[in-house]
Amino acid sequence: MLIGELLAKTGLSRDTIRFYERQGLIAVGRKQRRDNNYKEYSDEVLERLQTIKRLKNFGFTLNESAEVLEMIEVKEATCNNVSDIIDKKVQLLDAKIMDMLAMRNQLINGVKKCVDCCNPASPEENCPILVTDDFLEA
Amino acid sequence: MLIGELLAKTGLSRDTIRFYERQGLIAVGRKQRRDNNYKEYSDEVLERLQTIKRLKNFGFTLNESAEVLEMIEVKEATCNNVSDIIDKKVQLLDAKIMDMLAMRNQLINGVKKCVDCCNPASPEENCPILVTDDFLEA
DNA sequence: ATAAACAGTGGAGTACAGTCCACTGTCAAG
DNA sequence: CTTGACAGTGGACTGTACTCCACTGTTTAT
Repeated sequence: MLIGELLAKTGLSRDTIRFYERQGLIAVGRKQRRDNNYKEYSDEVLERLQTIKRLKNFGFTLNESAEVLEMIEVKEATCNNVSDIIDKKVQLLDAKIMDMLAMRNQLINGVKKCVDCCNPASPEENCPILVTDDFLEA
Repeated sequence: MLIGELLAKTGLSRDTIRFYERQGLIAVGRKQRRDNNYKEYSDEVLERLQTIKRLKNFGFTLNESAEVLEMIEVKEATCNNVSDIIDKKVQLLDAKIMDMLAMRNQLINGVKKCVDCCNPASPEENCPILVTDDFLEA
């Protein structure tokens, strides 16, 4: 199929597909060109793109997706291997979520401190949150 | 103070400070140069850098930090204003956290599906998670 | 015959926050 | 008097994932 069909089937943009091509995520050999130099994309390419989309949904980067595609190619994308990868991904995600929750707490603490000390005090001064690190330990 | 002292006091790198300078987050006027062209950093600059560090801890981008610094300069960094900004930040953060939790669920679902269907089946095949979107709705 | 729609290419730009490099100039100590 | 630490500058590069631009070539429809 030509790139237009690929766009329709994947929902990706022309530029995105071209970008993936430059990145080596998909490839069209010189022989797969039509006479007019148009690229003939195989079903395999379509599948690769759909796999990339799935992995993106999972939060995989393109580099990570490339690794999985490689695994598929060498028939190593077994359930065990894929599960392992996903488990690691979940752990990373958990760490990030923890980070964000911690940040959230800091913000909430900061706001509390800010309001506590300011409500009765002079409202024309800079908020104390900007000039102290106190709340970081609290 | 010279840049070396600033590094020591802020814990930032020379390049980072220079970067902030280029970004306009801090500035040294031509008059604040010493005779040998060395820059004389004021206490105000030091405070600005420390504020940036605090805001970074809160997850603010440099652009957002620039806005807060601007507020400080025009004496608008009151507790009310700062609280508002932080509240918005918390909401954004919450949205991101939700996204990540949703992603996490997808991953967990995927793995479950993967293991469910594979454990007894042929382990040499590509994991079904890579070829179906079923788990996205499940 | 000509215009629109499609295909190809190379290259630059975006956001974010630095980091690194290469080179020059200044100052203090041995 | 030279070496090392420190200061200044401009500019390129990193990673992530595109997106946009400009230009050319081909196919299809009117």
